[in-house]
This record gives sequence, structure tokens and C-alpha cells, in this order.
Amino acid sequence: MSVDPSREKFQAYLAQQGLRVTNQRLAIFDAALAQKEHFTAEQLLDRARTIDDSVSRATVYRTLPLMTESHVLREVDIGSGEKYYLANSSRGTQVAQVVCVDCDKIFEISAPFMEWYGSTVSQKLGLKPISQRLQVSAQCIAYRHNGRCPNRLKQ
Amino acid sequence: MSVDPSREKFQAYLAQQGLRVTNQRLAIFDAALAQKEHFTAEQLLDRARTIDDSVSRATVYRTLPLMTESHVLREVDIGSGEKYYLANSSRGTQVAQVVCVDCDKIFEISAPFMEWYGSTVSQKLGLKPISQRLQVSAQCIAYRHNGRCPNRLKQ
DNA sequence: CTGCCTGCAAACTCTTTGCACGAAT
DNA sequence: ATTCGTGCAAAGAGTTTGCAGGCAG
Repeated sequence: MSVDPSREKFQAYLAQQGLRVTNQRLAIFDAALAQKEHFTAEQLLDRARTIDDSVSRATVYRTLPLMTESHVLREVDIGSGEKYYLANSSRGTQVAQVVCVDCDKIFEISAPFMEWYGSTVSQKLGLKPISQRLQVSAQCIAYRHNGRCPNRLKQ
Repeated sequence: MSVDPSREKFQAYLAQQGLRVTNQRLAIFDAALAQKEHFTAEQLLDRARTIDDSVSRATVYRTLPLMTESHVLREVDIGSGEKYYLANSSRGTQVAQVVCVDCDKIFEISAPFMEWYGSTVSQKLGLKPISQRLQVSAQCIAYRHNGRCPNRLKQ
């Protein structure tokens, strides 16, 4: 299988910033890209350590901003205390998040109108829009039936 | 001037939950309702103490959930570390927040389509929508011209 | 007198940072 | 050599909680 193109993107970003491509940064990058769902810093640390067990929590936290600034990852804050991250797909930033109120599972769904709306609203206020995010809180089917989610983590 | 109707709403909520209407809770409530802009827990503490100087930080944090659950306040998390609160106006929950990337000032603007969109999107996923929130990050005019906001707090 | 409510301070969670060592140029 | 990167542990911010005393019903 071929090299993920975003790996090159990340390396190019590091080079452009005068930063080094270290084993730890690559391990964290690879661990991040291997996740199919949203993940936390702690989960990323665990996974990165399976690739390079010298990776520390500090380096994960120092690398996350590099990956978001280079648009390799997106940061998603659902207001649950910890931040979530997800590899940036090619579809861009026009995604809404639907979050289960019980288990905090995050579903993403395309929301192409958001960008237009962000502009409209910002310009009414005399501001220049940078980005916009729509978050919907919802109950999943299982929660409505049983009063709890199958994959609930809390409590 | 007459008593704010939401004061009764709050007292009714407390009664219904079997909770007592204490001086501290009322001081915190009045302090919250007196704010015209979004405020933090710490700002609320300061203001509540001007009404009743026995109010403690712990009681503020214990009272905030009571006010949000009774829909007297809305919680707004812009992902800046601390949570913001705002007295719930009568217009309901169909508001978008436009947040300045530099000073974190929050502008609110009515967004009546959001509720419809929350439903549409949730139902595509087989979920029952509870609430939705659109947040737009933007730069204010001053920031674009001077590279900083007049009322910036950070750094 | 029983139980809710409080302030205080300690604990907690997530994240950031100072420092000295180690690796790359 | 010099600079950058790292792990460790401590610090930091915001929030929550255990506890003993206080006040209300």
C-alpha cells in the first residue's frame, strides 16, 4: 500500500516551519491517522506508544497543534472536558457533529450550507468569518428505549 | 420595577425539586440576571458577592447547573477553557454564536433555521435531536486592521 | 432534631511548561 | 557546538467534592 499523502503534507509543514521530522512525531502522526473515529489526546498517546514506546504525553500535546495547524487533523470540542480530534478528510470543514447526550459518541455529517451561513451571519455583524461549526445534541435509539447507550462511558 | 418572571420560574424549579430557596441561591440568580453579556463562573461569583458577600465559589458552581436545568440560563462553551453563561431570553434556543478569534467576545444572532436543520440531520442518523448550536469563529474589524482587538484579554 | 445547604480546602481532570538530558545538524 | 526535541514531573486553570458546622423546617 502506498504512503498516505497527508504524511507528506505533515512533513512538508514541519520542514517549512524549520521543525524536525522525528520518530516520535511520526509515530504520533501514524497513530492519529490510524484512528477511524474521533479520539482524545490520551487515546492517541496509547496508540502512539504501540508504535514507539518512547512517546510521552508531553510530546503528544506538543504535536497535536502541529497537526491541526497543518490541517492534518481537526479539533472537535463538544464541551465534555476533553478535546477530540479526527483526521481531516478531503471533504473540507463543512461538517456538522451530532453528539449523543449519553455516551458522547460523535457522528459527523456533511453540512454544505454552513459556510454560506457563517458568512451571512458574520457580515451582518461586520466580522470576517474564519470557520463555523454546527453541533447537534441528540439521543440515540438505544438510549430512548433503555435509558442508556450501549457504549456509554460516563458515570 | 416588577419582579423578573424568571425569578419565579427559578423558585418554582427549586420547590419542585425539593430544594430550598436560600439567600445565596437568590444572590447568584440576581447576579446572573443582571449581566447583559456572557459571563463566566468567576465573574458571576464576583457579582454575587456584591449582593451577598457570604457567597462562595462552591455554591456558584453548585447553583449554575440548577439555573441551566431550569432554563433560566444557557451554557455556552466556545472551547476556550472556561464556560460562559447567559440569561435565557424568550426567543428560545435558536441562536448562533459568533466568536472573535482574538478576544473571545461572543455575539449572538438569531438562527431560526437551526432547529429544522438539527432535526433533519439527526433523523438521517436515526437519532432524536435535543438541541443544536452553531458557532462561527470570526475576526472583528479592529483585529483585521491592527492585528489585535480593542478588548482582547489573552496573552 | 433531622436533613438540607454552606464555606473551606483539597482533590480532580485535562493541558501546559521548566528543566536538564539527548539527538540532529 | 549549537539548536531543537524530548521525557519527566511539577504547575496551571477550571471545576468538583468531602467534610464539619450552620441554619431551616
